[in-house]
Amino acid sequence: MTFVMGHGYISDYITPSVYDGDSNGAIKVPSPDTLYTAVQSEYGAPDSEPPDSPRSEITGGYINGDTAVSEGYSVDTFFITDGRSRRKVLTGGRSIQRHSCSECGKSYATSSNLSRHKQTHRSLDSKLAKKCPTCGKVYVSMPAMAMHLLTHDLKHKCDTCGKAFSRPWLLQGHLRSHTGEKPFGCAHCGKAFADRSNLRAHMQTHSAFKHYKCKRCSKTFALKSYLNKHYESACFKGSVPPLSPEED
DNA sequence: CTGGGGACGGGGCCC
DNA sequence: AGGGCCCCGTCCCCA
Repeated sequence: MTFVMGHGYISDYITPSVYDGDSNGAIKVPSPDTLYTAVQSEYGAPDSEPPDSPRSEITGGYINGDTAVSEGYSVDTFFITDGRSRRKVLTGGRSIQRHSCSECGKSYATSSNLSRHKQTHRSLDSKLAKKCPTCGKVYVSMPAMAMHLLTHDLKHKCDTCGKAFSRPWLLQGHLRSHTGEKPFGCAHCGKAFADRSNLRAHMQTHSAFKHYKCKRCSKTFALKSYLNKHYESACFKGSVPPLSPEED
């Protein structure tokens, strides 16, 4: 397999084709390692490439505000059948001059990408800031602005129900609700999903460990959304969900 | 109330 | 610069 485990995204553990059982020992972490510990260890490996995007990283410990626990399901519990996870197919060690942002340290493959990223550090009152004519939202980064403008242009329309979307892949996902296609399968239980995010959430339900902990009552939840629901109902009914609740 | 799934949007990165 | 892909997150509904 030419698939290369990359930077700790969950997708790094999703194989690009039908799950083939045990054929790739390389993606198995030594038991009883888990998805999240694998993430952590990759980041921690001295010669591993740093994450190349600012996506959040689950770093170990409870997600109790900012940190997460490490324990869950092993990396071989995903399989994907649509062959869409191309991203991490790297050709023999892309080596690798990274371009790092002097302000935040994030690194990028090209200077052009770094230059785009640097726009995000402009202040909101920068002369270069632009306002969306439709909704008034202000952007300091032109790529982000361009992207945002697309969200007002719903040109991808479903032939079946007429619903329109701003992105082609949003339409693609929507179409699956008509066709019943479910290309994202859980290798743990076999359940299939039309949406990758939903598979990801599902995978968390297989986790033996609950990663999210209520700051007030210490009850734990497998998904952040469950914890949020808990904040909105049980534990903090009638009060504002805490930014920094009392621990005792 | 919690657990789980379906549908979807925004934004970031790479090519 | 634009398109494609992906991730994170949210909302809603139901059991």
